Amino acid sequence: MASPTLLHILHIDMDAFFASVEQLDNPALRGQCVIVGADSRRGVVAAASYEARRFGIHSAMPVYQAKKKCAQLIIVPPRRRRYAELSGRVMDILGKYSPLVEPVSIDEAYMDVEGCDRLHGPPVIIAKSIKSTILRELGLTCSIGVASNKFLAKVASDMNKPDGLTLIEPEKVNAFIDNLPIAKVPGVGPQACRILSAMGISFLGQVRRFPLPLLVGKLGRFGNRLADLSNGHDDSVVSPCHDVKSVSNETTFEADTADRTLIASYLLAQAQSVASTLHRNDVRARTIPLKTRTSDFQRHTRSRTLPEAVQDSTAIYEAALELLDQGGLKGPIRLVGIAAGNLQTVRQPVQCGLFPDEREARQGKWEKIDRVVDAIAGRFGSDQIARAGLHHTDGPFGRKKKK
DNA sequence: TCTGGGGTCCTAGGACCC
DNA sequence: TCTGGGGTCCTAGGACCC
Repeated sequence: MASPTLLHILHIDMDAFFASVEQLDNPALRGQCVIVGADSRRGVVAAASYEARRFGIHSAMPVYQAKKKCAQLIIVPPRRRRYAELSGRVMDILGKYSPLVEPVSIDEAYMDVEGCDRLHGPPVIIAKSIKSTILRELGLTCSIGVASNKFLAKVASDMNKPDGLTLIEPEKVNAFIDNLPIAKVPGVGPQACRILSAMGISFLGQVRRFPLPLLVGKLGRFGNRLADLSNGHDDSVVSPCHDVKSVSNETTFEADTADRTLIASYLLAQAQSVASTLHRNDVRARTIPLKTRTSDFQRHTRSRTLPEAVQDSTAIYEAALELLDQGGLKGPIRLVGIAAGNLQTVRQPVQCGLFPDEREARQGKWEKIDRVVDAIAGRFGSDQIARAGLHHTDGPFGRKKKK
């Protein structure tokens, strides 16, 4: 009947991850108001230390606003490689307790510890052990939620941050849901929140009183999901593997621009970055979306699906440039970005023409050049090598280095 | 001095095919 | 001799998450 381990799902959430890593690596930052983010005109906070949060600073806040809130604020530029390295070590630790670990982002993961009792003890003991191992081996704290499904575990992990451990026992689920503010429900953002509050809903428990057709009418398919959650139901499983579905690279300019040459130089750098990521993941892309953001902050996308999947930076760049020109620049833009979607593994057969025509030969050539560029960038740094097209502009590789 | 960058999933309309 | 109806692909945009 009932599963032997009712509370078998864990959600592990690193506390203020990027900021904590900076404080770990630089003791002078400990106890200080630290944010990680670009200290540029348009930078935003990627992570804020708990000391900084006391000043009302939070992630996604513009850096200039954060500065206004806290005079002694220390701004540290992000070191993504370092965060990825530590994230990998966290995931390795989790993997020692259960094979069912699902990383959901660089600082978050779900685990299913069903059947792991004999080796590691019951879920709460596992959670405690994970916390102490991460602290001992890495010097970082995390918060863990333990519950009967992913939704409850996720919300639980957020309840007692930082360094929290929260259980939701089955008999307490209903009370927990009754008191859970609707805005705390994963998937409920500002838009859904507006709709729900117009219906008089402030807590998840109130959703139970609404007929399903009404919810679906207001929220679409998400109405079904929300009704399930309001009853504490979530049957989604912890799945360790998932394929990457898209890859992208985008840049916000320091100042809005309508300079096609400048924009094109960014596109070339972005195409190289996207191509390099595709290669690392052993995938090719058939669809290339170009994203722009106009001065009024409106986002626009135009995309093109190619007759065959590509991986080389030149093909990506040319597709992006065509999309840029096809729409025409109607005014200055603040952001440009390239994505690559509709991905296929390189092992999937590529649609080949009857004859290896010029284009295919050319594509092969550019892929080889991309590999060489990647290798040199990997060894000597990405500022050591770039396409000639990037140099005669004020583009990303053309900027003068600070002394 | 408004609002990053990297993703996921959903929706809706049009084209096209059988 | 007005308007079928699914299924799939493509495109654009929106909401949301960390």
